[in-house]
Formats: sequence, C-alpha cells, structure tokens
Amino acid sequence: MNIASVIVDVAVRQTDRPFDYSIPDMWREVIQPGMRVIVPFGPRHVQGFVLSVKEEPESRKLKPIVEPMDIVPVLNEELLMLADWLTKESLCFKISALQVMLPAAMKAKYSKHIRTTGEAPLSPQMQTFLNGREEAPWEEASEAGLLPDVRKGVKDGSLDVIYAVRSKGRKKTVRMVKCVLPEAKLQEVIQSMPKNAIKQKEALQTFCGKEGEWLPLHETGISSAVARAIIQKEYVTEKQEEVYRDPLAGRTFTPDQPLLLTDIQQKAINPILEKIHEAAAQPFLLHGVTGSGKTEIYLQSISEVLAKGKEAIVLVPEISLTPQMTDRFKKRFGSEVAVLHSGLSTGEKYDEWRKISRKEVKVVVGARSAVFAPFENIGLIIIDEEHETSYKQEENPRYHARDVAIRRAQFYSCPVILGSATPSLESYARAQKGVYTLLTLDQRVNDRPLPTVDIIDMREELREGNRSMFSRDLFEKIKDRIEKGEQAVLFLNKRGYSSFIMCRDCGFVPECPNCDVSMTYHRHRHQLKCHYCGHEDTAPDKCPECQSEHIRHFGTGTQKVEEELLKLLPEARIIRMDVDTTGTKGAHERLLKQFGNKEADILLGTQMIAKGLDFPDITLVGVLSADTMLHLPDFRASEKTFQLLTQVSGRAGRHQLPGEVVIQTYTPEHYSIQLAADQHYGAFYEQEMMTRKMGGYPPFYYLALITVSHEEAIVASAEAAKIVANIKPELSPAAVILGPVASPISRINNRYRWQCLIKYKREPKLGETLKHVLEHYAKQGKSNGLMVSVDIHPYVLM
DNA sequence: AATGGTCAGCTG
DNA sequence: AGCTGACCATTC
Repeated sequence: MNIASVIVDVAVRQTDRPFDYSIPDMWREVIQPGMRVIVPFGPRHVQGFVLSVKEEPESRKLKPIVEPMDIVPVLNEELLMLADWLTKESLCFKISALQVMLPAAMKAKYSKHIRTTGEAPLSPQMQTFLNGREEAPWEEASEAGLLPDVRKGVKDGSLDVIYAVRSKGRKKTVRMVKCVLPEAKLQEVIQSMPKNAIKQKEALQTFCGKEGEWLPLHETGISSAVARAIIQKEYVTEKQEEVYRDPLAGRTFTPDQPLLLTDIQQKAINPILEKIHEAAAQPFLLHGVTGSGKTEIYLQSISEVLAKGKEAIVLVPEISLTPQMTDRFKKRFGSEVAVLHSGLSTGEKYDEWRKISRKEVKVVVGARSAVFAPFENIGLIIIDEEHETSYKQEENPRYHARDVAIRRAQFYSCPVILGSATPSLESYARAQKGVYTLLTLDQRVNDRPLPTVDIIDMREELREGNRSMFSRDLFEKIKDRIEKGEQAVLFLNKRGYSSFIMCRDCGFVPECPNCDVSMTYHRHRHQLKCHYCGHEDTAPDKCPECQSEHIRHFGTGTQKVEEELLKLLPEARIIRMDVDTTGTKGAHERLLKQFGNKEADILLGTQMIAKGLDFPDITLVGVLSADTMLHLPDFRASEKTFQLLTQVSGRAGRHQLPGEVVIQTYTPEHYSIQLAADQHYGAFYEQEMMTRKMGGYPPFYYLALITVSHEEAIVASAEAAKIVANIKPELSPAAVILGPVASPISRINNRYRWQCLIKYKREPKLGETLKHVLEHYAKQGKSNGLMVSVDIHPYVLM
C-alpha cells in the first residue's frame, strides 16, 4: 500500500505533525514529496503538503488523498529539509514553515456549500430556500437561519455538505488562435463565403501569410462571436496559453557593461570569486563605506556564478527595492532577473515565483522572503544592507533571512556575501572571530572624499536665542545650495512613521481602548486607527477631556518643518516625503523621480528616504534631530542611531561635487553621534561592544523572549513567574533570566502582556524546554485564556 | 481550526 | 422527551 505523510493546513499545536493517507492507484506515479494535495481531515477537506511517500506491505485503514493540487512538487527536497530546520529553530508550526516558502497566492482558500443529493425529498423550508438550485453557499443558509434544517437534511440524506479547497493562484491565460487551412485553401474559403459574412471574411483575412502561426486573439481584433463562428466551421483552432503578468511591462532597459574595478574592489572580490570557483560555503562580510561600489562587486560576482550555470539570490531591504536599485540588475542581467517585492500584486508575485520555479530566470532580487526562492543550483546568496532589521520576520515563523541564507548556502556549498557600510555588531563580531571572512572597501570609488560632517549642539543654539529648528549653520548652508542650484536632503529622524493627535490645552492624546498605545492619525480619512488591534474611530474635533478645540496634529513633523522652511526661504522648492505624501502606490517612486529631475531643491523626509538615494547634485545632507531614537528602551538604540547617521551622511557628495553633512543634536557628546560624524565604524564597534559586554547583550549573549498574555494582568504576571520558575532548573547557571516584567506595550487587544528575557551563551536544552512550555499551554492554555509566545533572537523587545 | 459527541440544565 | 449551550476529544 502506498502511503503519503502529509502536513495539514491547520496551524495549531495539536495538529502539528504528519498525518498518513493512502495514495489512490491513479495518483500512484504522480504524488511526490513537496506537492500540495487536498486531503480529508475530520469531516472537511483541507490543503496539505506531502512530506514523504512510502510503501508498506500491509494495508491499514487510512483515508485516501482526494487529489493533488500540483503537477510537479512546489517544494524540493532541500526546501523540505529547510522547513524542518526552520520549525526547530523558530519553534513554529511545520505548516507555517512550509507556507512561508511559497507566494501568498498558493495559500488555500476554503469554501463550504450545501448540495441536494436527490436521494431523499427536501424539507419544505429547504425547497423554498434553494428555489430550484442544486447548490448554495453555506453562509447563505446560515444567514437565513436554516442551519438546523441543513442538519436534518444531511441526516435524512437529502443534503450533502461540500468542502471545496482552492488555490488562489490563478495562472493568467490568453486565448490563442491558429488557422488550420493551408494558404491556398484559405483564399478559396474566403471567396466562397456568403456575402453577408463580412466580419468572418475579415477575420480570416488576418490569417493570410500567417500559416501555422499562433496569434493571441486579442491582438487580431477578431470579436469572440466571430471567433466562435470560424472555430465552429473548423477553419481555425484555439488554445489557452499561460502568460505572465509583467510588472515591468513597457519599461526597457539599456544593457550595461561591467565597470572596471578599482584595485581595492578587485582585492575584495578575489576571495569571493575564488570561493565561487571552489564551490565552498563561505560567508563574507563586505564592509564597504557608502559609495565604495559594493553593488558592482555583487554584479560581477553574480556574472561569475551565471557563467558556471548556477543561480543567485540577492536580498535587499524592502524600502530600498526601488527602481533605482532593481534597474541595475535588470540592466546587467536582462530577462534573467526576477524581482520580488511588496509592491507587486499577489498575482504578479505568483508569476515571478513561477518563473523562478521553472528556472526561466537565474537571478532573484527581492526582500526577506526571496531567500526561499526555489532554485536548485544556488551559486551565491547576497544580503545587501545586512544590518537592516527588516530581515527578521516578526510573525511566525520568526526567522532571520541571514540565518536562512547561510543555511541554504551550506547545502549548496556556495558563498554568501553580507554587505553593509555599518555591519550589525553580530556580524562584525563573527568576522572578527573568523567565522565570516571580512572584506573591506575603505575608499569611495574614484577616491571621492567622504563628506565633511559638522555636529551642531542645539542646546548652544537655544542658549544663543535661536529657537527655530534650524541651526544658523544649517540654514546658511541650505540657502547657499539653493543659490548655487545644488540639492539638499533634510532628515527628520523621528522614531516612527506614524502620527498622532494631541490636545494643546490639556495634553490629552487619544489612546486605543483595547491597547496601551496612542492611536495613529490618518489624515486622508480623518480617522484614528490602532496599529496593533485595528480599532478605528473618527478623529475628534473637540478634546473629549476638556472640550477644547485646540486639537493638534503631530505628524512625523515633516509638515511643520516644511512650513517653517518656506517661511524662511519662500523661493525654495521642497519635496516632502512622509506617510501623507507617499500613501498611494508608486508615490514614493514618483517623488524621487521628480527630485532626480531637479524639480526641487530640497528633499525633506523621515528615515524612509535614507536608503539607496543616489543623485549627483546632492551636496548637503542635514539631520534635524539626531537623538530622537537614541533614547528608546532598546539595547540596539545606539547601533541604530550610528547606522542611520552613517547611511544618511553617505547620501551627500557621491559624484563630482563634494558633500557636506550637518547633524543637529541635543547630545553631541554621545559616541554614536560623534563616531558616525567621523565615519569611524571601527571605533564605534569597539565602544559599543564594551557596552554590550557589560549589559550581557548580543553578540556576547543570545536572547530569547517569552511573552505571556491574559485578560487579567495578575494572571499574566503570575503565569509568567511560573514559567520562569519552571525553566530555571532546566538551564545552566550561566543563563540569565530577566523578569517577568510588564511588556513596554503592556496591553494589546485587551490582553495584558508580561515578558521574560533569557540571556544565554550555550543552552542545548533551551529549544526543547521552550517547546515544552508552548505545548503545555497549547493543551490547557485554551480553556484558561492564556497565550504564550516565544521569539528566539528577538529584534523587537516590546 | 472546526467539528461532532456528550452531558447538564431547562422547557413544557 | 426534546432542545440548547458548554466543554472537550479528535482529526490519518
């Protein structure tokens, strides 16, 4: 008997294991590991993934697989093994690990219908409800309050319940037509057609000289009625052909040639090329200052990989997946590139994925999830801006793309390049230890000097009577650039991208009734929305506390800056980039293009504009308040500040004109600001490593965060304490457990949250122990309303 | 997650 | 007896 082990699409602990199904003889040759199948599960049908297929001599009582959903496996053996590893590492459900590797379009959709069987008479109520139909959606019957009648109907055999499983992914097809007549015969037929068949004659005329050619129907201009007629007369045949939705339709790329590498670049790329040729799994940390030509190294390494007939994956942070970036890959590798980013529709992502799966492309450029691209002969994985926190997924499975990349590279014996101007401390420490090979690009291409950086002490400005948000120095420089016709970029380093409202009289800030966070203000709909639970309210015009009408909108602050700037420099042309101006699709891109075309002198925005901005005439970068994120309750605050300031400074003077950077701050003495101004990564690393060592944080310790939530704060805190007590004896004395303490966001969706942080160096039993905790609460936690989640190597400690 | 089974408690 | 809602075991 042939048996398939299947993971079903039910993401709970209790079903988080394979279920065995018999394979019907007709599918015997078809069903393979890595395929999606529809299987009966309890009374319904669900999607499942085949993990393995085996043959057993004795037959046992198993339900049969209903049908396969794929013709070929969607996950190869390597990805199935990777899912295994991911499940263990992140303590997620197997089904989540499998699902995350596929485009969203391939997630199953379920629908439920009732249908008459015709084997027994319908009840009068059902007869009126169905009104002659054979089938009706379950919801419709439910809304009509007929569920008891449906039950009866199923019992007496007059009704069936149908569980349908559909894959959302629809291949887009076009109708193709071809004339089956030889050229001579075609003319004959046209002549012999009746006089009134004008359209049909016209239609057949289009096939003249196109003997044996398939034409897309929509391009021939033949209407579907006419097509039907000539197909029926068997002059023409038709077929459906799959087409890809093309996200880059209508854009052309002028191919470019590899640039000549500088000596420094050459020195950095050599070890990479060597490992590509050896086919050795070696991670590289490419530490290159901004403008040092990292991308060209990526491109030439990929060329080498393609020449060996292998494939390459390039990960970039979502925000820098701008056309500016992807165009460089398209130009060099043309149609061999697939691009995966959140701007694509579900269907477009599905199509790009299929191109990868069918090996029609050799290079993938994409955000985090592109690390799962279903290639089978990977020769190189690149992670650009490797320090970016967006590489860590914050929902299950909570994986870090860097870890997945290194894991896959091990399997394929290929190098990984982690590139950054400001590597994460974790990666740099690994490079210091020799786990990664460090490659350094310490010069900008063509020896363009790094911009000069001035730190302005805003306390000093205030003392001298300047109450504006621009220091005199920065203001003079902005004015100077406008006069010279050069461009400036101003950053407002705000902690969030969101805005809120506040009463100016009593200081009241609307908070979500379910969560302990302030509501986000959405200008276009004049609404307040909770970022955590989705609760919505209309924004008040009067303060609910003191009835004052002085309600102020605190945006990201960019609007206020713009107003003040226009007051001081009325002639300045400003482009503002924030949540309000980039809300619509493609707006981000359009604004950048305008700026690139020199339609404005000043680009003003939050950190969202820091990435990948590369225009020749930017000669001034101003950071209005460098320290806003320095004071966040996060042990990475200094690192993030340093990274951001360094990145931002790198936007200036990348081309012929030299650049200048002005950093305004209230804490000029802070090392992350000082050292960012000096562009001195090494010193920052040393200093920050000391603080991390003292605090017992990464990279000296690993972290695991346990969050417990319950409707009652007391229950949550007591249970968190219990968990700590249970875990402690399982760990070595070297492990440190902090807490339990209330989470920084102490309530979400009316549930109080308590957390404990485990710091450890080597705890082989930790994964197992935490899994037991999760299993324990899956069993009994449901009835008592407790929820427990675990994040291994967390980035967000809220 | 969703379903069907079991059982206490209520109606009439 | 017949029905409803709560709980809970089961899903190859």
